[in-house]
Amino acid sequence: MKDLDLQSSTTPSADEISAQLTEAVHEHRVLPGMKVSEDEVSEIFGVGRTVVRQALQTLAHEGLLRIERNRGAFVAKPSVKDAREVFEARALLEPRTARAAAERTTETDMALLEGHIEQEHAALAAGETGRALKLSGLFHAEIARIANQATIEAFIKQLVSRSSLVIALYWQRRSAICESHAHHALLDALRRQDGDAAEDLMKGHLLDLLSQLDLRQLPDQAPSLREALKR
Amino acid sequence: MKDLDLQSSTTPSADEISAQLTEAVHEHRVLPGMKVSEDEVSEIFGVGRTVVRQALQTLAHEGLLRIERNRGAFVAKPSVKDAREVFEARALLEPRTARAAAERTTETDMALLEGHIEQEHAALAAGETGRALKLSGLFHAEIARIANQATIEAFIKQLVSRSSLVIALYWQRRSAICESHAHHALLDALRRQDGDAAEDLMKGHLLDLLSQLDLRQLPDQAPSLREALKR
DNA sequence: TAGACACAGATCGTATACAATCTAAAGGCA
DNA sequence: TGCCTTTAGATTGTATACGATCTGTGTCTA
Repeated sequence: MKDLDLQSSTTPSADEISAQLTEAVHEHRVLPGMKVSEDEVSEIFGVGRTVVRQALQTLAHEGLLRIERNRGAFVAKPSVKDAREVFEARALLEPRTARAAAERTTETDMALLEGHIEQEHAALAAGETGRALKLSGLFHAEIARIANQATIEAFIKQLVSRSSLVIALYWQRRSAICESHAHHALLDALRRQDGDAAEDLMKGHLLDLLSQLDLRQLPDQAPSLREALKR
Repeated sequence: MKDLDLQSSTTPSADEISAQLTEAVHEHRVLPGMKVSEDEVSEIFGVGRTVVRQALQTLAHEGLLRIERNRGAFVAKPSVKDAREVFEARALLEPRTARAAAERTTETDMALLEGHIEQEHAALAAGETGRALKLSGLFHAEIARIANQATIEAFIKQLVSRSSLVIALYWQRRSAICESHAHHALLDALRRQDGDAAEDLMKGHLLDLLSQLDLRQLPDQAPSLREALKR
């Protein structure tokens, strides 16, 4: 829980705190199983514990944190089952949403997505895999926004967040270059307003991501010795 | 915000409070636009405002409440767009989940669902439309549970909750007898482990529900005179 | 030395006090 | 009378104090 972003000069709100914590998780600067102490966060951001608690509750509702009574908040560690469920939910939501997006894309949207992909590529080239991962997630959420489906967008954002945790736990490193290509192909389909292609590409992309996870291992691979030997 | 369920003798937790409020919304005893004052809830349940705030935050995250800064919490009033989005999301999630459920149903599950339908029928016969509506929602969530998809189940529960609000706002009363039949047909499909039928039936059922809403009207139909004339 | 018990420190849970903000009514002015 | 300003009341936002619970350490005894 060290080295988070510097906050703005004014005292941050609960939403700003939860946003920064979310970003830290997305960038894998904060990893599954880590303890997120109320006092620590309150000291870092210079606010009372009341506000911190609000932020932590929000993150718990989104499935990023797990709050254990009288013990504190910990970054969630999705089980293998959780991991599968996340990608099954994404498989139901995202392909059809990508189709809808293709049929509604505007010039402005395209420019925005292009910017995203460019940044993602740059981050990957610079070795900032964390930042690349976060941008990759934003790309998926952005498609739901383009489809004009705020409700589904909120769900996808949650699923993307949990996917970050899943990737942190189950990613097998041997395959590296994957994202950029798939996102580029999707962008092309959107540009052509080709709904069929967009739906298929998204479906394939998600299957690809899933196939690059190693979901055979037990979920109790512990980030610390203490965690490993507990109970 | 009167006449909620009597709470248990011990002081209730935040989860219990949010559960009771949720039930009240599901049964249309608490309607969209209503104010949910912290002091009022804290007095009703005999707990401090801290706990009440936790409960209200939970409900806000689920989309049942809308918290306006320095003004308080109000039961959400989904716009026409929100209403459409809710049913589009359900259309993506539920049919495929019903298929999965059909392929996994056990004896125990069937008995549980039969009990649900029976109670729903009884409530409808007794004129307790609120209770019937709540049970109807539970039926949908139960199917996700049978499909062994906890993540999707959580999403469906949220969507069912919002559907209750949508129904309270946009339901046109002329069509009355609908639920029981569709749920019965679904139950049959599950019993036969007929995934195709279950998926189709669920899809049709959701379209049916949507078609029975009147989504032409403006969303600003006010529940109180004061609301109507404000700003 | 090993086990059990007890105690101290730290962390979280809840209530409450006080400040900030909004709402609405009362008063003044044109 | 009608409109703007002021002021009192109510409600929410935040911090903090206090109590409950858990974790880990130290001590006592067999």
